[in-house]
Amino acid sequence: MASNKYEEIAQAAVKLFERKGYHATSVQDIADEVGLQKGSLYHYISSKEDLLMQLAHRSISDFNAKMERLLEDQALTNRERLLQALENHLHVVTTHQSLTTVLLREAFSLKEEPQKVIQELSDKYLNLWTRMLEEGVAAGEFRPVNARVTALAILGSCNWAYRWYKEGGKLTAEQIAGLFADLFLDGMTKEQ
Amino acid sequence: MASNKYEEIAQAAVKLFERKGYHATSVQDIADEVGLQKGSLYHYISSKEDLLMQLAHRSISDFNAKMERLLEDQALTNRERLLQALENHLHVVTTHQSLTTVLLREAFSLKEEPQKVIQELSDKYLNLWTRMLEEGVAAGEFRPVNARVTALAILGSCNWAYRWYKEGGKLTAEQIAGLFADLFLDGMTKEQ
Amino acid sequence: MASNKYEEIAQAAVKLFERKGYHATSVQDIADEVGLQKGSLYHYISSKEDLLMQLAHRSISDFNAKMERLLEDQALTNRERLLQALENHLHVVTTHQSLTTVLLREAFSLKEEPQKVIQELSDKYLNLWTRMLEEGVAAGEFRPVNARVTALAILGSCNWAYRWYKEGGKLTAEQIAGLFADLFLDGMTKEQ
Amino acid sequence: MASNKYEEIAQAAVKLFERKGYHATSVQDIADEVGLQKGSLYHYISSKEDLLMQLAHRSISDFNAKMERLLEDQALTNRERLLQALENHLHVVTTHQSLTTVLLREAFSLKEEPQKVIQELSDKYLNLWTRMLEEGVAAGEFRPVNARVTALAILGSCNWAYRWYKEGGKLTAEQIAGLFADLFLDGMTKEQ
DNA sequence: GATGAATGAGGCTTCATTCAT
DNA sequence: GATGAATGAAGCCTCATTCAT
Repeated sequence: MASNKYEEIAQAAVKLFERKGYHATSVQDIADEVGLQKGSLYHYISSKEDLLMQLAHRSISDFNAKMERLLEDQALTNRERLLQALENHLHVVTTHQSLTTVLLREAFSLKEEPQKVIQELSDKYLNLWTRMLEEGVAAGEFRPVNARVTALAILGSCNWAYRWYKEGGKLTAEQIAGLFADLFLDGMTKEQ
Repeated sequence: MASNKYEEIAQAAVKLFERKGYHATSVQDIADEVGLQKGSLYHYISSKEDLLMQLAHRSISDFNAKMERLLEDQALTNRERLLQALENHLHVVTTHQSLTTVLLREAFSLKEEPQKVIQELSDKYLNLWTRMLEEGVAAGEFRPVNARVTALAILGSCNWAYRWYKEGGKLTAEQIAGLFADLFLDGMTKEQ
Repeated sequence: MASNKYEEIAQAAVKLFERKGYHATSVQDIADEVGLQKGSLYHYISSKEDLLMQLAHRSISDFNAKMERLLEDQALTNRERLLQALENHLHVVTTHQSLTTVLLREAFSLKEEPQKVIQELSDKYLNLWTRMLEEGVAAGEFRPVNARVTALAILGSCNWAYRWYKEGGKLTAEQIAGLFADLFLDGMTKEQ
Repeated sequence: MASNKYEEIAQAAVKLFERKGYHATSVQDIADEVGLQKGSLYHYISSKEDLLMQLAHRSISDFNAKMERLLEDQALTNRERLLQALENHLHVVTTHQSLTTVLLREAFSLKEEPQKVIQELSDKYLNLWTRMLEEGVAAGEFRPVNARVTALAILGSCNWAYRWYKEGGKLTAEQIAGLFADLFLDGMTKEQ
């Protein structure tokens, strides 16, 4: 499974879905990109929608996997863990920007059932973040914030980067994570 | 212009674009919703894409207008102004959630030219926020943050709400704005 | 309903389905036949399969209607009624030979659900025949035959005509019905 | 030729063609059924259509062979011969119901040339029946019926059974043949 | 203003068949 | 003999838009 050709197709699709969007990308476009006939694609994919589904799944699973690994690391303080989580998330967003775009912008084009699957994995990811913040509160490291809303705020910030991050720009993912960590941990207010 | 009928059509389109997405919404769907025949719609709109364009334009203009008015108010401290800006933004997102969805999720379906128009208005909005933060820094109220990245972080948080805010849920837009203000101004770190 | 155009399309489809079969007939073929674009057909039909369904339905309904009317006529002896029924059936088969062909040869291409509908109407037709024969037996006009099997035999004979009857051939439908009536009523055996 | 594998394929095809029809059965379906890859089938068959052709040929040849053998038997009266012919035909229809279905329902999907071959064999079969009836008439055993039309009537009755006969139902092929013989020889009319 | 027929382009998918390995 | 990748043609259907009435 995951033959080279399938991987080629997946990459081509990611690239095209990012550039033109799922609907504006035709199966013909993808076939052209990998140098196959339209019909030949169907040796590798079962449908255009399934291809989108696989990509979205791949993306959200990536986020979840990284987050789960992080939460298992008992050696970290909650501040450290938050910084790590931000770095992880932004690292994925920026190094797999196309794939993240597919997840965040195009997955809505999935039909109800597959969309629900993605939604559930996304909810799970949110829950991991929420739990992390709750633990920080419980440990006395964080103020008693509304963990879920705070997680949504942070994830919103980080996800938004799929729209504005430019590879080769002034800031690396790590630097952005640092700025975000400062912001979310210490706020903008100048100490007097 | 802006006849009653056009407004009806616009509202129907917003509703449908939110529910099914721009591509999955057919001109027939919109016609059905307003009780006209497909062909009759074209007395009011010039194209489906133009309808989307108008809606996105309406949405981003709303954000901009509110922000410009706010920045003109000289009586406010920068903290106050930030809180207001958050409230404004979240108020628009939550009370015009469908329209915001059209702007944030569907406007990408516009072709290059119209999309550039929307993008420029969005950039302008970002610039207004950036300026506001810079002024807070200059006034010594805010730490010397990277204003643009911070603005992107805040806007990401706020925009994300179009996806998760539920009308009639536990929190009002004002309460969310309050939580966000606390977060962005003072951070999560517990004072020792 | 039943606009002229729809009727044109239906007739074209009957003709083509008879000549080439349902599967070998493309929507393009039908469109060509009526002088429309492929896509334009869909103003009149909801799908190619539905068109087939309508035609099959039309055909079997025709058979049923004629038979029901006949069974209501109390003035006839059962012999007379049998002759009438044969004439009716063969009249339909021969004057609507194309449509009958669609019913008897092509309706199998329908998917399960629509096919069941047609099957039920066909079963009903068989039941009408069976009842007619039973009444002839009860009235003492017919031998105590197995009414259902006899009905199947007679209908098999009559239906088969869709394959061999040639318009303008030696025998009219009425003459064939006469020969069939002789056969089924009196048999081939020569009286000694 | 006629390797075991070909026979397996033929049987699979008969089964599938009966269940789903020729067009709705893909070469892949057949391959799946025999546990081969699509491409491997072509070591055994030259085309899907040829497979259909072989099956139809096999079926009609079977009918013809049985009928020819019967007509050579000089010891039988024509009544006996008719009963035998009915038994033979119905025996084939009921014990090879799938194959008969392929002949009677699917062979129409053949292209012109191969279809003509089958048609000629079918015509030949009809001629054998016609001759048999004519001999019965000549021998004074049968009334002076129109032999060809009578043969068509009888064959229609018998062929129709491919649609309604259920294995394990109330009647065996022999019993049906008996009922049919009574019907065609003596008719339904009750002797007074 | 409203209709609804018509367009024409394009979209996704299926499939029998071939062929190099 | 068997595989499975690849072809290329064809199929059904959708849809934004136009236009005569």
